[in-house]
Amino acid sequence: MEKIYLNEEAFLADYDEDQYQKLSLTTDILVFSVADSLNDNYRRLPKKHFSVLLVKRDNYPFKDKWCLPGGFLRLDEDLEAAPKRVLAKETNLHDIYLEQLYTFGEVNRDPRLRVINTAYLALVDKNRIHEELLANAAWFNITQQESADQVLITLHNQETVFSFSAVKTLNEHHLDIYDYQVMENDHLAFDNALVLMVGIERLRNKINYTDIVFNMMPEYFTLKELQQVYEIILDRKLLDPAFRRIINEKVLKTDRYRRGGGHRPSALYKYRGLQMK
Amino acid sequence: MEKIYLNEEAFLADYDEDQYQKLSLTTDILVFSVADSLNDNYRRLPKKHFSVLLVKRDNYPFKDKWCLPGGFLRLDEDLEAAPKRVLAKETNLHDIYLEQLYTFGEVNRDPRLRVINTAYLALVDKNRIHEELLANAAWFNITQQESADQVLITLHNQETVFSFSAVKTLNEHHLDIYDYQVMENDHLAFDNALVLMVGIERLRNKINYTDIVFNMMPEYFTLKELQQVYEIILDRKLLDPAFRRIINEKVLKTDRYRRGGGHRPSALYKYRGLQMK
DNA sequence: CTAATAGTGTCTATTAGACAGTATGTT
DNA sequence: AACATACTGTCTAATAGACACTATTAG
Repeated sequence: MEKIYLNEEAFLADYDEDQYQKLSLTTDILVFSVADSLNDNYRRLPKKHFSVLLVKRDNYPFKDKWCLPGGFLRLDEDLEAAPKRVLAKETNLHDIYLEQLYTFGEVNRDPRLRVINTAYLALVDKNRIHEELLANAAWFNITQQESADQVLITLHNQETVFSFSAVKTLNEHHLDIYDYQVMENDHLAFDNALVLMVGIERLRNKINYTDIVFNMMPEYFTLKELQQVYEIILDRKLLDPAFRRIINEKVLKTDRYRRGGGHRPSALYKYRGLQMK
Repeated sequence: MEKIYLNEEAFLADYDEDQYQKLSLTTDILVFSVADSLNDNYRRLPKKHFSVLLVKRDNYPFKDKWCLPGGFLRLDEDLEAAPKRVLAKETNLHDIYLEQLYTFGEVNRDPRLRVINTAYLALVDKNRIHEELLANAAWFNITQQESADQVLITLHNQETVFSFSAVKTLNEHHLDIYDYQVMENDHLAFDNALVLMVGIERLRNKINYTDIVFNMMPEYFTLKELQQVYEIILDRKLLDPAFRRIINEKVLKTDRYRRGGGHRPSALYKYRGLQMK
């Protein structure tokens, strides 16, 4: 039976906050960026890679597996402050683009305790991270192979390669339009493989109707570089004239050029900034 | 200093789950539907309204204000089970379309205790709710007025009318493309006004690239009814031929007709179901 | 017959896709 | 000169917007 109070102050004074069961909330951050691969032929443009930041776990559970950077939410900080704090610690940067991705809360997603995880998506220009990464963190390039309803994701860098697969099903009752059933995953901790798939999906969608890509770009960039970033995220080739037509309203041409590649120099552009439509 | 364990079992056996600070998680549900208004002229089509289900609070905090239906997450249920349980209690239906909207976690959003709120968006055909609503629940029609960067939302039904306004700003760092600053709000509890704006925004976006509208439609409907639902959600008129061209691939014409309106009968259609593209 | 909605044909405007061509650097 | 990328012009295809027209009912 609920008590009746005279006013809000009386209610709050008498309130016992332990009457409801409590749990912990963690945050995972998908830090996406773009990497250039080294090139043998001085004339060729370096190939772009889509990459994500992972951390190697040094204790149980999932000891020695890779996982997304993250941590527990403190009671005195806003929800979004937690991923910001982790990002600042991990990259030394305070102004990284961050958006909430999804909150995962299966009963058994953590073997230790009941924990809810709010995943965030962060986009950064990797060149801004001057400091060395923490010892246990590393960038992994992402390659995706799709066949019918099966997706194969491979994560690789100089030292390590691993992959996992997932079945993509139409499901209007869950995450956006698709549901993912992660099949083989021996290397990513917790439900991080699922988080990664949902994040890639979100980025792929939003790249088409927002300006978020520019958070992965340096201040000055060529249109071809920008196009390559769209191409690795969307995982398909775009036609130059069409791309330039569409992107034109979002960028500003500068008087600078990038030269030295054994071919015609390319103009450098800047992001024009958000426009209210 | 972190202890080192021999294996995962040893770690879990020794694990003290109270070492991290704990909090409560609640869930709010934005139940959207569509209402017909009664008509004086037998020939005219009934006007459609976009509506949301609200509950009147009968105790502190925010006593006598309206709020979204919701409740606390139990430790033994998956995150999504909480809104499902509340919806089942509130509407007596178990198969309502439900998707996660956003997780709100400002430190002071609840005056009682630190609480994180995961908001869900639910869409339902109001005609399916045969039982009377619980005594403290009511449907409110939503009307929106936009002027420049200001949005005025009015909620009204036979007994009650109230409204609140919000300033819409471009902000690439938060909820989708826009940020809302709720200005005057004397009737909705907690941050429910913000949740409502974010939910309307989400629905408006997703209606264009998903089939979620059909969750608000009865099994059989005319194309004009469907068009009206699009129109009240998007808050603008659509042209008949264009709408029919586009929607055609999503619906199936049946051999039934709706007649009796003093004009040409209209064919009834069914939803064709999700198509993998 | 009238007022109202149902439904279609077709022209036009806009946007996207494709291809071929010209431009201009470094070695 | 050769190779590679930079950049543009223009045709075509597909899609969206607009309008006018025909069809059909209850009263």
